[in-house]
Amino acid sequence: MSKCGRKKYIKTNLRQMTMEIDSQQDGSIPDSVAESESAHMQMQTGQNSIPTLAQVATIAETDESAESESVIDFHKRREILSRRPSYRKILNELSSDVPGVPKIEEEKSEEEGTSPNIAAMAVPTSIYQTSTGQYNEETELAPSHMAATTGDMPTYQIRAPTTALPQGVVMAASPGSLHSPQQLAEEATRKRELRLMKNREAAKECRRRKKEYVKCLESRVAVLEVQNKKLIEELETLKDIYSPKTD
DNA sequence: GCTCCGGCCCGTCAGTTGTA
DNA sequence: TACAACTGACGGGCCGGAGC
Repeated sequence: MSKCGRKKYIKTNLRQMTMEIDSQQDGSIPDSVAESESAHMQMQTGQNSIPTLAQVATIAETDESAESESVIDFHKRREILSRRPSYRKILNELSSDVPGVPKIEEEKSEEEGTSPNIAAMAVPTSIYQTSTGQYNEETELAPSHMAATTGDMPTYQIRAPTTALPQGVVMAASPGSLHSPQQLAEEATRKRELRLMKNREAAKECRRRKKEYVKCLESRVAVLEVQNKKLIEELETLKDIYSPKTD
């Protein structure tokens, strides 16, 4: 097995384990459904060509059923396995429930101002000028001064770049002025590059939020474990005090 | 030194969700 | 409803540690 194939195999199994744990915890998704869904999605998209034994069994079982039923089931499963809210949302909800949990800040515009204490991380800025206006492609991530209040878990503010049209400026022609196929192709390429650039940044942001979310969960676990331990000790103490003496 | 393995990060694609 | 934002999944590269 190649390295990537192995990685994929591990990731697939991890995902399945996670789904099984989730279903055991809340009981909302039966194992068979989760497995079937996972396996089916993978087979349909041609991804993850190495299904687990459970997946193989489920696929075989499912394929025997009527075609129409499987379509209906598929849609039902899609509804059950609806996407969870974004990490920003989850973490913000957590922060509102539990004091001390840092918030992932919403994007702030330049007009709202940023803290003078913020030392912006050096991020190259490139701005695309399009027919519809200016896109600020790369934002600057700055550790927020709020981090000082929340201990070791920094929050970040997303700042708009302050400079106007630095390196990497691409001037796009307005769609109305495009006539030749070459110009159309160039415009399509520009649009694609713009989309990729945005998605690249979005992926970075998403990963950063995910890390923050995981850190937040880990810290919550630590706090709750301590709390649990204290409660158990307290319970034992109370038992000692109030239990009738048998001798 | 070489190979294998596992972890981490990145860019991209595809699908979902939010919103104007 | 179109579009932007978000995110899971994938493939690939890099790096450090372990075993040989």
